[in-house]
Amino acid sequence: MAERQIRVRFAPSPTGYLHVGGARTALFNWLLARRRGGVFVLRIEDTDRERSSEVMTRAILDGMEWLGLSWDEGPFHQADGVERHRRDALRLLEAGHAYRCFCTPAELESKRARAAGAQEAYRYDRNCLLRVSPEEAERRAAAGQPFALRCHVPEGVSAWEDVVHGRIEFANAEIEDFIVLRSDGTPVYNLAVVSDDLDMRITHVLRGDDHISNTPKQILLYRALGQEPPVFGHVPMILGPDGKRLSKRHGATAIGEYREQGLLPWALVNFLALLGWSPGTDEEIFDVPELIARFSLEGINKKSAIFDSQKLIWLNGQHLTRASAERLEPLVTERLVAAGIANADALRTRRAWVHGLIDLLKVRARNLDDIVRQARPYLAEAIDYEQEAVQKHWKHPAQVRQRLAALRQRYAGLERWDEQTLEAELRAVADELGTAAGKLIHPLRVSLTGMAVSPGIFEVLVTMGRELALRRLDAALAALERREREAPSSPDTVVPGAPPAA
RNA sequence: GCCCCCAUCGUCUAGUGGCCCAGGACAUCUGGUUCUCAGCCAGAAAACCGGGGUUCGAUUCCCCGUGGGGGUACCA
Repeated sequence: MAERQIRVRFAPSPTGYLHVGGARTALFNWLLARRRGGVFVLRIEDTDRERSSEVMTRAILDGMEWLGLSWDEGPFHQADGVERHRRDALRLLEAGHAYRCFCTPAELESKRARAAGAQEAYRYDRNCLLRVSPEEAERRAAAGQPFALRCHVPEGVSAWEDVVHGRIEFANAEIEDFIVLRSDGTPVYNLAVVSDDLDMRITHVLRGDDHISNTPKQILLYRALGQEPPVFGHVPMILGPDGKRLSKRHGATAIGEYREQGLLPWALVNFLALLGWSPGTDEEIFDVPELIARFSLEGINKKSAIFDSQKLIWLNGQHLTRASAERLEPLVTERLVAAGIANADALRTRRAWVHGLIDLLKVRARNLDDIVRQARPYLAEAIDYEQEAVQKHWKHPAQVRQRLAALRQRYAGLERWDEQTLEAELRAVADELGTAAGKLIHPLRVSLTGMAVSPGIFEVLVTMGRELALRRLDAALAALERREREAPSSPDTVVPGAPPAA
């Protein structure tokens, strides 16, 4: 029972970075291959030498690798197949499915302009098929007159059963005799694609909606070459928030930008998979292996989708919360080092502690930079106090300093340094001071982290460790003293319990 | 202009003739919980583009509009 192994491909043209639309197409192909035990081929369509570049090719490969979309064959370069493309074009000519066209681009352009002026649809008038005999064409070619090769489109309809749209058909009368080989001997896209897909024995072509109108032409070419076309599936496009085609002005569209922003590759994969595909249930958070297990062609939507970056950010936060510290460690470490907050060796020597820190911070982070930002107080010696935090919780420097000094003294004398002890002690101090625990907790948070938000204060204390915590407290006390001097008139004279001045 | 594709809350979507006066998620807004934030819990507001058919019955099927998108190259 030789059920043919599925072979799919992703064929980006290196004229730009890997963008979300391309990445999603690549993902669907990859998912299908992985799901069905097939082969995923990567082919760079660099036939357009003018606009293609090595740099972009590299960027696309990097993006694929980062997303984890590994290819089984390739990367192949379409430009390497030019000889074969040409041979296929010649086969078409010999078989009578193509003919030589001696019309010059300038002539064609003027005909097109005339048609446009008359509000008419322009289609090639078959001048060289109808008014140039095969013999004459032969002669002119031999004489060296340049010619392009055009596919002779037969009458009838070209249709196919699209795996996402169902049956789609085009009347061949709508399709002009398109050029397959330029007068300089280079192949045109549609021919090159068909030739390559045939050569690579591609069984399923999953690509963007924008290729629908190329499909009938390609089917014509398959047939003209005596081959059966593959299965086609046209996935909907991804649009910007305004419903227009996604472009730079919509913000980040290149995959690399999301990497820089500290997104998790598997979160982006999850998000992209859900854009245009649905598992048919209410579940939304999937790891890559689950995606492979669940993916199916039937779940692909017909409607184009708008890229909602807010949901992407939320999803990333979900994956961050669920990911193990083990898995996050290399990603976080890299950024911590890049930010100059810690050095790699130091982090390596206390991995268990680092893991604890990551587990502590990942819950309230939505991207890796959130973790890095929050991690600073635990790793660096000095911290900055955020303006807002200071204004809110260090409003009355003298009073705060007095309270924190009391706390510091008690903490310094502690035998144990665990959450229970630390909390009990703080509450005791608050009691003795005749104030609410919060009046101690918030200023303490500012003292330790410089921020108004952090994990539970006692967890912070424990993770930070006694020495560093006490040093921070000392630094805070000094800072508070400076503040008192700078603002001597600030209301330290406030009666305890009185509402703070606005 | 012509051809093609598409059409459920602001957004992503479930729904395949009755279970739907339409379910989930993001975002928004309430309230609760904790030392802050995140979270979590409870709740609110929010959609079947319009018109014709078909049918006992249409979000679901058909047609026509409308709207959006794509294509219309010796680009890919």
